[in-house]
Amino acid sequence: MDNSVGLLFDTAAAAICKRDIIMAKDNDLINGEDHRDEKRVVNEMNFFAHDDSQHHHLKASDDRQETFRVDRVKTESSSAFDEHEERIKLDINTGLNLSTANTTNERSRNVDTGISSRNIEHKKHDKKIKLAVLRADLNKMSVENQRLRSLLNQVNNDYRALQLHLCALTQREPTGKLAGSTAGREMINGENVGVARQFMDLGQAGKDDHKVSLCNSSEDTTRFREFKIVESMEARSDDEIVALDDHQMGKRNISDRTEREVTPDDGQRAKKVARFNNNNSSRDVEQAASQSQTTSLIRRARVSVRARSEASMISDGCQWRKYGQKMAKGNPCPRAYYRCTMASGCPVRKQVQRCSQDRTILITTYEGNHNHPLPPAAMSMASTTSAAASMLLSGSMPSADGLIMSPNLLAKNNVLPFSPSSASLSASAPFPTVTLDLTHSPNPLQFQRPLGQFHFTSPNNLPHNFVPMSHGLGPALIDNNYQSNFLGLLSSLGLEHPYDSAQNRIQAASLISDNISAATAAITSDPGFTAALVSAIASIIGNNDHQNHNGNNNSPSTARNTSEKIEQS
DNA sequence: CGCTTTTGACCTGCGC
DNA sequence: GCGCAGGTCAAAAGCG
Repeated sequence: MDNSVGLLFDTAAAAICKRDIIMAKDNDLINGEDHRDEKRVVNEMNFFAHDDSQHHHLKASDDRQETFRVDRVKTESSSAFDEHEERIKLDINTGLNLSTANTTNERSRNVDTGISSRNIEHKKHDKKIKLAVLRADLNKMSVENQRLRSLLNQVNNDYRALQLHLCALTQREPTGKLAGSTAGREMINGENVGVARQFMDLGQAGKDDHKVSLCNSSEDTTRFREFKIVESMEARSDDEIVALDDHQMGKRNISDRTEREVTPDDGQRAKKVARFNNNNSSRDVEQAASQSQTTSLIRRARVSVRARSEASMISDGCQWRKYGQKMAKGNPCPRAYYRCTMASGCPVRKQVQRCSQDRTILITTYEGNHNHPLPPAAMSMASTTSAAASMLLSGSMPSADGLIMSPNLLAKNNVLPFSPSSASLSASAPFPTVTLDLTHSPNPLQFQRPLGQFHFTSPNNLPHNFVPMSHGLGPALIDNNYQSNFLGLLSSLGLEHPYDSAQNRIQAASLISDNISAATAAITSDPGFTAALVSAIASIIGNNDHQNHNGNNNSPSTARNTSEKIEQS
């Protein structure tokens, strides 16, 4: 029992926190002795003692007394240490601005008010710093996010281009030839490439003629022309093909021109002819012919912008040189032809003509892709026209019946605040044309209102009249960067089909496949192109009234002269 | 002098 | 094959 009591006391003494309990017991057992420690220990011992052996008891009591003293010292020092630690902790907590309400209260007990207020100030300052750091981090993240997003867009575009290219290559295989004829609308990874196949097949069929002519007679001028085409194509990369100067473009474009095109520097050319005779398969020739057709078609896809303007031209940021003017049938106003002069050999051209019904409306038709860097002012318009041309030619617009005919799609993808509007068909249009009508906006600069109309114009009245652009347009030849965006733009703006008859509408609508819708919906959500479009339209309209002053297209006198002529006519 | 515009001629595609 | 319309060329003229 004694031992057990001793052990109990050892345990109690070792437990520093029990000191108060023991002290309470001391008070109960005190017998007037001065040595409280001793008394306490003895009394405690008495309190617990049920044994008669006093000596042993006392001895044990001495041991415990000593032990307890040590323990008490330990307890006191420990308590002091705790207190000290707590203060340190308080200070540290304050410094890190991590103190809780409890610690604040505790500190208010232990620390004077001066220190407290200083800490609060310190805390506030730290908060501000932390906030600034977080903001900086957030900004950094945003920038990084944007960068990644643009990277992703680029990768997507590249992927799309490669996909189409692969499709084109596959199509040239004999098996693909057969397959493509039946598989009008197929999906590759969710994208509609059926149309591309479709028109590639048609191109293929047309190209057989080239093959025949090339293989039959070595002295045939037609064949020579074809080799000329091949030569031109061979000498240039795909990108450069777009950049061919107009003269060359024209020559290749018009394949039936004969003697005038066959320039007499034929030494190298003869070699090339021979080389092609010896080495090249019909596939190579076919490919070259296809590319030449493609190149010519690039220029044939057009984007038409209708805008109200008193000036002779809308300012689009590019430099243009007038190279011709013609009276067009059915329009008393002459049509002016301009070519881009910002870089030598830029294939971009535009036609400017006033509307015969409303002469305040200026119709500007763009054709081709720039082969040079553009100033910011010209970027938007160029992007738009380039995208439209690319889309038309690449088959992303699944023949005229695809996007145009999809009212549901339009409604669904009405992302931009433009309202769908009526569409019209121009049967006289010789080339696939997209028309952006900016003449119906009450206040064109307020884009929250219905702004424009988009019209698609096919060469003739039927969807299959997009066949001319189906001669194997290689994706490498086109600028795909804006292609998808423009696709989304068109649907966002609200396209309607240009066909007049309800029967055609129904027929066309039936040809819209779900994959197109899906692809378009995905594309429509691209905010980058939305911004580009807004910028483009703003640049068009915003400069309309000022172009004679700040436009770099023509001299004021020229503009004046042209306007006068137009007015006279 | 160099650049741009004008303008008649030429070429091509298409329809008849 | 012919005529028409659209598009382009290139020499001449204009302009700064």
